[in-house]
Amino acid sequence: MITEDELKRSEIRAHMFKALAHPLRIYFLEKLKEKSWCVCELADEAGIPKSAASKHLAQLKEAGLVEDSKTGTRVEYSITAPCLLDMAACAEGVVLENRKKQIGLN
Amino acid sequence: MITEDELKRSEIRAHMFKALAHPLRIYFLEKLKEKSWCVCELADEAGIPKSAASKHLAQLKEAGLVEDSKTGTRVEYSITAPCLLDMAACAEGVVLENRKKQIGLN
DNA sequence: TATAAAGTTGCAAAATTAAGAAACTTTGTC
DNA sequence: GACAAAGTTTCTTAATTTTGCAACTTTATA
Repeated sequence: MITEDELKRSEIRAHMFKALAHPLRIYFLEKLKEKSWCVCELADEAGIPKSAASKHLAQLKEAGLVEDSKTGTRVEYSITAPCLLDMAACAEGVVLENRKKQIGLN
Repeated sequence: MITEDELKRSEIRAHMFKALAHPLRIYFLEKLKEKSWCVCELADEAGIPKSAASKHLAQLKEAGLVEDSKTGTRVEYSITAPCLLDMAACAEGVVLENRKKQIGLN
């Protein structure tokens, strides 16, 4: 039977993955792998209002995946954990394998 | 500006992370790292009805993170991608770092 | 054959999350 | 000081997810 501690632990991790569970947040992280970007640039790139971009970035930050630094009126976001790159690669692999498998079934 | 292809790509990846974005699904994956388990065992471990466990496992399977094999009336689930272990470790690191940072701020 | 055990699926209610618009801060500039 | 640019926050509505229960399928067994 699951303990309180195990549940709490799982919640914390799930919370981190929840931050990755949105197309635009994934897209932002991909962009941030190259270099840091400010909110308005990312909003423009994604074609969404600044308010939405700001909220998505806040989620990534809250999960510890990115960090920000203010310069004048701009807020630049950058990636924190380098292992996120490997994670993305793993995701890529899983997705490809899964696709192959599903095609095989049809 | 984001292209259709980039968006599609991000959606596919986000979909995979969505499968990880739930405490019980994380918990199930952790259990499956040790050995394979059947639905009813995992349901008992988590203290939830079989139907709920079945649905969570179906999500993990659909995302290509686990696979199943039937034996009699039992359906055993096991993990597919070994890199998921590294991913979990990365998640662990991010969570810990983030916690440190947040404590530092308070 | 009748029954039970293991899983899955469908449905409605409850809970979370996302999106858009408007208001509000803060910083820099004319 | 007035204005504009960059961000964040708030609020409401819309969309997704999660949950629990009941119904149903399949396989094993008395």
